Amino acid sequence: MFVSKLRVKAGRLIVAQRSQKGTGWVTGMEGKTKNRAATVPPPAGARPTLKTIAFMTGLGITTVSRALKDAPDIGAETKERVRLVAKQIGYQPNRAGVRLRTGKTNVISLVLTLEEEIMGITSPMVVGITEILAGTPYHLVVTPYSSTKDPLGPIRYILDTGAADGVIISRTEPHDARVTLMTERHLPFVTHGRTEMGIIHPFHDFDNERFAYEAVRRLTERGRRRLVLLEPPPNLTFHTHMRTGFERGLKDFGAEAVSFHHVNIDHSLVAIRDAFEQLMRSVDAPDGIVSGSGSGAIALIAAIESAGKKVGENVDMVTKAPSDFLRWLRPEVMTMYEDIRLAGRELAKAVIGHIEGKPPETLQSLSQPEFQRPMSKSRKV
Amino acid sequence: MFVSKLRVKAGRLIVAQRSQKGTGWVTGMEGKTKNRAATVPPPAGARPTLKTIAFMTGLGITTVSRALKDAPDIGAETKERVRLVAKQIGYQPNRAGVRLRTGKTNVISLVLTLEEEIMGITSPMVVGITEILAGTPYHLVVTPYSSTKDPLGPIRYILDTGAADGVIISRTEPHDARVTLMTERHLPFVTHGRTEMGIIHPFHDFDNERFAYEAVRRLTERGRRRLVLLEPPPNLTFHTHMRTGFERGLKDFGAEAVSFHHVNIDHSLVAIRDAFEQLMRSVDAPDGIVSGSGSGAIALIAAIESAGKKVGENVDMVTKAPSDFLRWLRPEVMTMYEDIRLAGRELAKAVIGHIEGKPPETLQSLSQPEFQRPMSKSRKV
DNA sequence: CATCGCTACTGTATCGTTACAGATTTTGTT
DNA sequence: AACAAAATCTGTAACGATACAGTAGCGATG
Repeated sequence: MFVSKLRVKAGRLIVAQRSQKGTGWVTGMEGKTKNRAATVPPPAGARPTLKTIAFMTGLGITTVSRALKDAPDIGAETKERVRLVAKQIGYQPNRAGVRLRTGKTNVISLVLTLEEEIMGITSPMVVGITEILAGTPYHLVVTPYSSTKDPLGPIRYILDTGAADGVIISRTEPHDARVTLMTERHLPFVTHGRTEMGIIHPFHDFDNERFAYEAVRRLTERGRRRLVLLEPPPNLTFHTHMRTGFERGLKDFGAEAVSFHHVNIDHSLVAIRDAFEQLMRSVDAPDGIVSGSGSGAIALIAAIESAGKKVGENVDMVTKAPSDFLRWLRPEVMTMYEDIRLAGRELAKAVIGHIEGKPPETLQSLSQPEFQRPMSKSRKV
Repeated sequence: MFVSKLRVKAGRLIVAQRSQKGTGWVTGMEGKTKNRAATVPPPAGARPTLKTIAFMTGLGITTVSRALKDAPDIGAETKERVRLVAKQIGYQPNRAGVRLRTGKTNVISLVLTLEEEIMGITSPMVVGITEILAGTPYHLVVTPYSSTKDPLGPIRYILDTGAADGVIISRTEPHDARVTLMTERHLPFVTHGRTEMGIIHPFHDFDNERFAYEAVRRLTERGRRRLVLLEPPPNLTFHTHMRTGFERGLKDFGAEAVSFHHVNIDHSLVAIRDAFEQLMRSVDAPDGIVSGSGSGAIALIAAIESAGKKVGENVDMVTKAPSDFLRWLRPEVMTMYEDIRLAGRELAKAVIGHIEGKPPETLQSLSQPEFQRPMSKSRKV
């Protein structure tokens, strides 16, 4: 077998080298140097360390360390031997050791608000991130904060304690203090959403402008002319994006806006429904709706129905949707799929890229809304 | 001010003690012992360590360490001084240092299948867990695995690398190899769901038996007699729980079961819909449905409607629901709320309890289904 | 043949923390 | 006064890894 052949060969090599040098440290203890770890067999059953490999190969700990890093000053033969042994005994570097010595944590921190999670957007995002991290030494640590408090809190914590090599944040604002801080302090990060500060940094974003524009197109195609937008909260960057797309759509496709700014997608479903029901009952009632969030759409539908109207008849509606609930339950609502899992993957790739020193401008991506055909009402045969 | 007063007092105390001892090591360098860290000022701007506090207080590193741990062999006065300085300079123990020395990671690992996350159950769970961990030194690391592969994989990884102090697992089986392994190896854990192996271990579970029983009660109250259950996959423990509750309900409330075992809540929505549509079109069509999952319910509704029937008229339906989508979009469906966020909190408390050595039997909890009134169709006035 | 440079390998010190085994002073006992 | 015990404080070594400054051997160079 290939493996045993190589080991025998390796064994001979050890002997040859040692006898040439004449140090004889494989046999005796005369050296009594403290760090000569290789002379002491490792305790059985314990987790293998560099010391273990050093003992098994007859090499020094340093050599083993450098061999595994593919350092240029280690012989090709030796590297192979070390790698082989390491693999055989299932060596995995001790994270605490590395972290203490080098400061490298091998941790990516996902910073979340506890509040934004109502709609369960986190789930597929976490899955997407871990999909990418699975092939790397990185672990994903979830660091939450209460958005009612200081959003800089978790960032400061990470900076102060060196808790992570990279950070993923969302709910990005046009002038985002977190981005400023992390940039200044050279902490690699990526944002879910863009900023407008003139800082070039990694991001992934959904093309909300395009979404709103295409939504307006869909609605006007159905003859709708008085359109309303359930918008993101005004402090977030994509508020502007979505509004811009919406307004550009109105202009290009010839429709008018119905004002509706009392509530946004951050409000409770009940608040949205109440506000929208009032609008639907008024003389200003729109005939087309663009919903900036899937859960918001639910409240809007309820409002429409409470007002005695019906989606697909009195009004049409397009919504962003991170899952396909709505397609199943309300196929009359048009949906544009936002692939959060993909976002997670892109974000993970981007932070890692940033950590590895790739230029930020190469770590930016925008995902396009995917218009979904309404689900067939009956089963495929 | 209180603070400066105390510091002055502390300062005087140092002098007094040192002069009595006559070692004079505060002034000179004659000691030249290597670990006498306190004689060298810490680099400005660097993260404070025990050394920093040792320098500031004039104490030894060991003393500072022990003082912060409230060890019995440190004077009350000293402890207070150390604590004060530590707080002032914002000392936080270096995790890597602690972990390397003691093996304590201060990490809780949430082990997830990538696949189960379709329905987004993870989100509120993560939030619940982090709510509890926020008040502790623990971080939450998400460790995913592909359920198509070895579910023991992540557990072995954690055992081999000592990656976490405690583990949270879900999708628990009656005879769960993960539970056996972690118990044997004394790795603290908690399961979301119960086992049937005679091992007493921490768990949190939703009372699925009760849920199904109460669901049957609701349906029979509406005169339904031919009931069907969309059940969990047969390998998971709560499959039996739910079936038991269902069958007990049938007996107690006088109804009969319609067989439907081709699909379960793990199957795709399309598969569930197709199978159920077939049933609904057959002569065996049930008039009452219990759905073991919220997303499954969506597929069932679609199937019912495809078959030309209507929930609330031809059939009634009760479903478990982790959110209130259905209440908004299909108020005619009866829902029992499963509070996943609460589950997250309970699980976190239980692992920590286990880590701290509390007896497992005190770390078990069962949450009761919460029947929800149908949502009012119109706004509150 | 001394010396240089190169290749391949190695020991020491260090990151921050804690277990352990002292060390020193104070207090108590007889 | 002598000694033991208690109360406080301390240095050393170690956890596992790596940066750095070497060293040994060997062929090439002048």
